[in-house]
Amino acid sequence: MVSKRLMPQMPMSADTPPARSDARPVVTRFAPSPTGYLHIGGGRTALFNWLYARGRGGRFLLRIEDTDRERSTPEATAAILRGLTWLGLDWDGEVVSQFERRDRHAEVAHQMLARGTAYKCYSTQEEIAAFRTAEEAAGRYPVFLSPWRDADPSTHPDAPFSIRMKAPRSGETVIEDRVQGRVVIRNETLDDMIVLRSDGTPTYMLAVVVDDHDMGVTHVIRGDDHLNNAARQQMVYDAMGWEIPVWAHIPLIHGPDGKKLSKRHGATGVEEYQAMGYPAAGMRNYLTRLGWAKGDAEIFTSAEAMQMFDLDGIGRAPARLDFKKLENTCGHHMAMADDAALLHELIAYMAASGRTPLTPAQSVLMQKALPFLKKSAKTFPEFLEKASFIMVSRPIRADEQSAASLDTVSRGILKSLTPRLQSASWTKEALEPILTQAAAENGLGFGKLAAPLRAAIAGKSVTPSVYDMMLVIGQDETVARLKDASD
RNA sequence: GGCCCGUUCGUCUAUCGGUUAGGACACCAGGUUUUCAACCUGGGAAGAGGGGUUCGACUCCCCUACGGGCUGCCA
Repeated sequence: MVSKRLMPQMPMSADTPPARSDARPVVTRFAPSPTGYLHIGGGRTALFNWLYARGRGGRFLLRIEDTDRERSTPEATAAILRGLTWLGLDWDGEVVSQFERRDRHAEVAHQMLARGTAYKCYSTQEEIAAFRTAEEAAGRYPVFLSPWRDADPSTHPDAPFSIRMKAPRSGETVIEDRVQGRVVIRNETLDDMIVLRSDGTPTYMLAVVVDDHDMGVTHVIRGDDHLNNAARQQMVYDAMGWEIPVWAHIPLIHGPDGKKLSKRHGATGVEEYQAMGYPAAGMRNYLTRLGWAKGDAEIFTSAEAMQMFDLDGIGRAPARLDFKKLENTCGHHMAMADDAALLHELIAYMAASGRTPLTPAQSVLMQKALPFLKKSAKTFPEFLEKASFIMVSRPIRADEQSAASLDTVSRGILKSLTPRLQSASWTKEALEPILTQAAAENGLGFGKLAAPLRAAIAGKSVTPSVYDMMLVIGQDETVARLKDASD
């Protein structure tokens, strides 16, 4: 697994990402709304923003879009933060709450009013709803044109009003998108969107623009469900005379059947993947390659990804999730992982999945076993399965399949083996001749001897190499386990 | 309904007018082997359909089909 790296190794550590010198420092952001867990698609969007900023010495900001008070919850915010943290996507500065910036949003809405790029609209929600219903019934496309757009202020009633943006009625708005290319939207298909609700709270369309501007966001990398919104948001930038950021609208992730990823496809939340035991580094690699490519690069570290990542490599079509490839990618990362870091992540996984923590003694054995265990596991459950010879304690109960290999003949061989192991020096070089000889004496291939050894040492028929296990658990424990099995 | 976006092996993709259409995962066959995995070798596998443009189209244009998104005083 280790040898399969397709990218040339780049001499850098994850802590010192490459810094490219661009004219202005790059600022990206991830701006989820806290209405649930962190969706895997959101995780990928965050990852792209993170890679882009970090690869250019820029800043990656996090803003929670919690202006919808009905649906936003602190639990959801916490879940999103946990998800990002697990994925290893660290953000710069404080988490910004959009809701807390509502006064600033209202201020901008009133500035637009003063500039004449917005107006007070006294149409009630009932009137608008009635209009829509009527239009749809008549088979028309309901673009609500407020009668208050050009009304004389002296005719304004003393009633609640919303503030609507005075959008251009003709011409077209052009979005220069780094992923989608040049997208042209005819202005007549867009209505005068509300920027400030009649209760004085800002709408999303206004809030994003104001926040992105105030936070100095230079590159907006987000899902392409916002592509159409970009046109309206661009109007706000224009209305305020602000510089339009670089747009990059990335396609959404689909399920294996090509439909939008939803619950029925299985895991949609980042934390579910954590619970399934995928290592974060592998997850990052897989997600980076999902809908993005740089030549034939497949397996790479995050530092390498930062170096390579660019907006041009993002595909225009939605990509489907492929668990087999995810696993394979994770397997490479397990094998590549630093032992200490991997042990740390393993312990975190065990805690998160409610397993009994390692005892100090097990922890010591685990550290000895890590170098070979990590080479053959793709996920933490698989890793733990292979490490079960460490977790068991004597007397070891052989499972049904391995017990079958402990027949009378085999037990006899094990019995004859113990004195020899007892006096052996405990290295693979010394052990190898002893075991092969024991097999030969009984007219067996080593394979036939390995099975009862596995049963005795691990109680299973599928285990790591018998030598590896013996070296990890040590001489006394090995002998004791063999005795247990042969008595 | 309208508008916008998309469509290369089963999947992720490379190609940026001229390639035997390349790689990876998955799959199949063989090898190695101490079980699983890993590893090695080989194999099958693709330009949605139809029109153009061009000496030449996967690449450019149009139409159709299919998929997706938006069309809220949600984000």
